[in-house]
Amino acid sequence: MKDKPKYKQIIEAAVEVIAENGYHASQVSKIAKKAKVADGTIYLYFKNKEDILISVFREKMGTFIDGAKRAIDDEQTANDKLFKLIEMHYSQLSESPYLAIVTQLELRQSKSELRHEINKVLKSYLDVIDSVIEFGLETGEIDKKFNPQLIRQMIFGTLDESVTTWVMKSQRYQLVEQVEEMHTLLTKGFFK
Amino acid sequence: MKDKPKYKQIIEAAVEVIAENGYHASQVSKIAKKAKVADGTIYLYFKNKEDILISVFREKMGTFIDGAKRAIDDEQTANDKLFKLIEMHYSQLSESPYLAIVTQLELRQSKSELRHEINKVLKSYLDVIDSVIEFGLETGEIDKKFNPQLIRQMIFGTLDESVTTWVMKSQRYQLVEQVEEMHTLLTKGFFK
Amino acid sequence: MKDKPKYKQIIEAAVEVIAENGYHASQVSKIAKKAKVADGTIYLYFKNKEDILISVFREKMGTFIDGAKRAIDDEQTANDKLFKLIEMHYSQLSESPYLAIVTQLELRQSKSELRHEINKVLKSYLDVIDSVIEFGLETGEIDKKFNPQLIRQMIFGTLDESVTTWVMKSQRYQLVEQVEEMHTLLTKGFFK
Amino acid sequence: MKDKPKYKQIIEAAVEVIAENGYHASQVSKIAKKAKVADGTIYLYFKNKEDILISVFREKMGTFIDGAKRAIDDEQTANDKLFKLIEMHYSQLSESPYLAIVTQLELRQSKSELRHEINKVLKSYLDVIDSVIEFGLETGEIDKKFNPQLIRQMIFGTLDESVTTWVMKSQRYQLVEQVEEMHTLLTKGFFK
DNA sequence: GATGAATGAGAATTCATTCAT
DNA sequence: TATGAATGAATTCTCATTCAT
Repeated sequence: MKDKPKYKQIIEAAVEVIAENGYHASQVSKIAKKAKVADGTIYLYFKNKEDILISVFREKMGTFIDGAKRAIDDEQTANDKLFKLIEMHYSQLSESPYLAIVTQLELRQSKSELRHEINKVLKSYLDVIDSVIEFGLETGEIDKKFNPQLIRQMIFGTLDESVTTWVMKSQRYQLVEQVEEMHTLLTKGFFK
Repeated sequence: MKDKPKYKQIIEAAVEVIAENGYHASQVSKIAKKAKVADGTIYLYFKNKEDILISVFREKMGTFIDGAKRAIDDEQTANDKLFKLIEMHYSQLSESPYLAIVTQLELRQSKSELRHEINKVLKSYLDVIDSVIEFGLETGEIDKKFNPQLIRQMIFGTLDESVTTWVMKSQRYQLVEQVEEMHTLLTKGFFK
Repeated sequence: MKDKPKYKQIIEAAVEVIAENGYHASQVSKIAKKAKVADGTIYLYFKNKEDILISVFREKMGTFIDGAKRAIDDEQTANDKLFKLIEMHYSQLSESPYLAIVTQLELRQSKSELRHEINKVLKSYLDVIDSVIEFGLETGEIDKKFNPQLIRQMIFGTLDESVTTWVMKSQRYQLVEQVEEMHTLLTKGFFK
Repeated sequence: MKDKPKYKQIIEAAVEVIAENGYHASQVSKIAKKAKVADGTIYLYFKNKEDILISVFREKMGTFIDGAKRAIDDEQTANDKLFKLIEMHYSQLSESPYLAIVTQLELRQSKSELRHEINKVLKSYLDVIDSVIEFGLETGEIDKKFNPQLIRQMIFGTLDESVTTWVMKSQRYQLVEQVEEMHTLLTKGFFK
């Protein structure tokens, strides 16, 4: 009952409601009902509906990014850091099926203002990827001839697309089993 | 039906209206106005609003996919085919800035049902990518140890993310200049 | 069926709904129902709810003011003009009991923005009163020592208050029977 | 109850909040905040929001009416009594700019039920005016041919309208300077 | 007496779609 | 075919009031 329980209740309810009903069918009243609070209570903790959604993303991505950061800090090479990053990306989303649906499918349907806020949060994650690339450039593991931005686009694009595929296939296979192969594909390419 | 001039007028109007106003501010009446037809006329050519948007995607992606297919058919190696694929992906979207905005940003805001239909169309493009991978496996250019699905996710994810980045940066740089480097990154990876 | 019948239908319905239910209980849907149109139709003719109310006032006061103007134009002396003004003020409101309720009681409950618009319309009526005073000053009927603004406040305040009293007493007596006495009171005062 | 300090705090806070924010933006929570009490505390002293507003009017008008009564009691003629009445009406409102705004503009926006209660309070003031007229009829200063109700409507309507004009012109001129001229206008009329 | 977190009813407006002409 | 006026369902947010502490 401590530490603003209602705030967390509402956040968790929002994730579930969006995952179950889809972004466009997620009325405030539905979220309130699932959180077991009155509609008006929502507005004691959030400015408006958009604020709920941004907060969901911020809270959840915050944890996600922190997890990724901590994991790669433990590793000594860019190669290992990248491996860990892929592993964390897959494992964290695997463990929160609702969150995966929300981030990969539903929240992308939001209108521009909200998307803008979401992109800000996403930026922090891209920064983490950039830091791994930067590290690899320093250690010499990655060739300096490459544009780091393109490398990052490849890494994030690949991870994002593979998770989306997994979500759209109803999360029916084990994402984490792909870690090693994806790591090899990204670092070595697929041509002999 | 699809040969009628009004049908094409409406499709073209829809692309422009969505690119200029964003998905959520693209009312049927706006599309009708830009197409210079009455609101009701729209419904003589399309079942409903969703049908317009799917048709936009189908028509435009059809041309896009045909272009890609024709281009890779001319090449003899998987390596060259992939190079051409990347080049066509970038060049075709570069030449249709409106279309790029619509496919990369706006249409992704549509609700799940529409997204489902869009994914069907997208499937044809993924099939083209798959055919290149298939070809590479047959010629031995690509190692059989890799899961082709993962390779495809990497290729598509990378292309898609790089175009989205370019659109979000207001298309301020030349996408096609990245073709060669992206091709190297995908085929050889970025590790020494 | 000619000359924007829906517009007038809605205006008339609005007057009745406000008079019967009071300003605060006059929902758009109630007005639409009484006008026998769909809720959405209202918005083809009016920008928003406030616009309906302003239009009601403008339309009705327009007629009211025109009536007053035409009546005083026929008279040759300030004395007669004032008499006619009082007569028209009373008779026009007597003939439209709903309108009287709306202008004397309900519309005064509106919020500042709307009140502002209403005051603009009211200003035209005050101008008519001012023109009578002006005329009287020119003919010498009214002593130049008086501040015309104060005279106008006395005339309008008296008429307004007497109509409000009549409305609040449920319009149970004949307002027009007071014309002559009110005219005497205003012009000669009530002291011997 | 009415002697409790919190009661008076809330009344004073209400006047200020309404004058500063307008009737429609005067939430109970705002009044509570300005009165430095909790929202719930309000309901220990007042039945509901309407009760606050009526009490504001009752308390303030009580003082106002008492002032007027005392002033006219000192005078010996109806003429002097009326003069004093006008003077007190103007001076008391001049000295309480907030109160003037609240009574002339904001409280008139309240819904009919509240207006009804306000009118009851106002009735006491009209009684005071009536007593002056009565006195004048007895002394013979006022002609018995006039309907006293109409005289009262003229006096109150004129005073009320002139104060409203002054408030709407942002209280930029001296109301009390008009006392003498208004008195002349009311008693003698403005026709030669 | 005092608090303030929680409640939940209530209403304006948009826009895809229809159908009489 | 083509029109466009009319339809009406659907949802966020505010704020007076309560009541457990």
